[in-house]
Amino acid sequence: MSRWKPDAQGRLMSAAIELFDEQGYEATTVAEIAERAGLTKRTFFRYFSDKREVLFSGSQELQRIWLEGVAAAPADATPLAVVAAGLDPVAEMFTERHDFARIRAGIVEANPELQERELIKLQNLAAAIKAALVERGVSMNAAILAAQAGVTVFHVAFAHWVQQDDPTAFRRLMDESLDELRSVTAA
Amino acid sequence: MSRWKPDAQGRLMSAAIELFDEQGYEATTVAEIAERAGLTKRTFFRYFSDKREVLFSGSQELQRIWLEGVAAAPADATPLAVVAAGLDPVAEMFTERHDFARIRAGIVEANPELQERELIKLQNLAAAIKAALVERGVSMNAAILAAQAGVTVFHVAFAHWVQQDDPTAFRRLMDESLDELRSVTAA
DNA sequence: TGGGGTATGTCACCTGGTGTCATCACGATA
DNA sequence: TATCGTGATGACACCAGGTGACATACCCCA
Repeated sequence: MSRWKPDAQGRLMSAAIELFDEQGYEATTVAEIAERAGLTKRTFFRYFSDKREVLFSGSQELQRIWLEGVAAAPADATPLAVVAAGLDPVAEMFTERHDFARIRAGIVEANPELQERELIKLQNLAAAIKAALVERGVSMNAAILAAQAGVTVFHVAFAHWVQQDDPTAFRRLMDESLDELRSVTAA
Repeated sequence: MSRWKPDAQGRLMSAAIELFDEQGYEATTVAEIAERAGLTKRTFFRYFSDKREVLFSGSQELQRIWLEGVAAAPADATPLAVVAAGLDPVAEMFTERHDFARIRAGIVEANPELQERELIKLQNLAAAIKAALVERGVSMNAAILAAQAGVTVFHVAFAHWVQQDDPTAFRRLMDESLDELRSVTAA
């Protein structure tokens, strides 16, 4: 028997999402979350830089998976096709987590603070994709806009996906969003 | 002589930007800002919902001006052309404020909290433009993506504009950004 | 002249977030 | 077995952002 119960970070994340769902994000204090996880407020802030961050551990994995897809794209693909190559593995990653995503999306939607954090995570994701494109030889401006376009497509499709019932629809929704973007920007 | 010095809000904004520029955003307390403006902390929060908001009063005017441009677009314009119709007056509005924009951009760039706020302001702007497009009869999905594309173009061009010296370059930079987006999304 | 409205000040309070030090189990080493 | 170092946690004090409640002082208008 080890000295502490295992997976302190996971316990904090579970306790947080439960409490946010039960009584709202603002009405939940960090001390409450820590208490439910059997820890203290100070320990919460050793795992998460701030209260919001406890809902955003997934963004790192999203970025990793998307970048893997980008790296696997054929060398002669257009910049946007390279970005879109990340959408397949991303859709796969999310399909198994539809229920969780819906609960979480409800919490985020009700709190502007959390939306801000979500947006900057997406911005960071776009910056990482942009860097990968530049690494592949794409020009800076094309890389910025292709990466941003891809993230926008993802974001729009994600918003639709959590609002409906079919967990497997994500890939199709992203394609529809991508087509709509192409059609809208066609001269 | 009235009881209070006039333009409390303007004094708070000036004091804030001076202090942020002199000693950094985080190192500046709300009490300091209020003191320099000859007011109290409590009064600061009567004018601004939080510390960051003192740097974002311009976003409302940006939105107003952009929407005026959108409203003036010809009835038969494509959705993206409607959105782009806002760029002319927007460029004009910013041209006179290049110096201020650069100082402010430096402060924002150094502080993730402020970048988050900037992103959600842009998101709100996109939502307002989307609503105007829907009002004109554009479909929901096209409206979302056209509005988001336009705001992205603005954002990218703005980042370039504050990094260089010619205040009049904004319109051209937005056109270049828009062309780049068109070229990147062309099937 | 008095009363209501409005902008501000005062004060107490909560919560997010941090610095600092103490504690305690575990493994390595002798 | 004794000791030492290390890493995760607890305890505690503190600061700053943010809010609620009430007081105050001027202005305008009846």
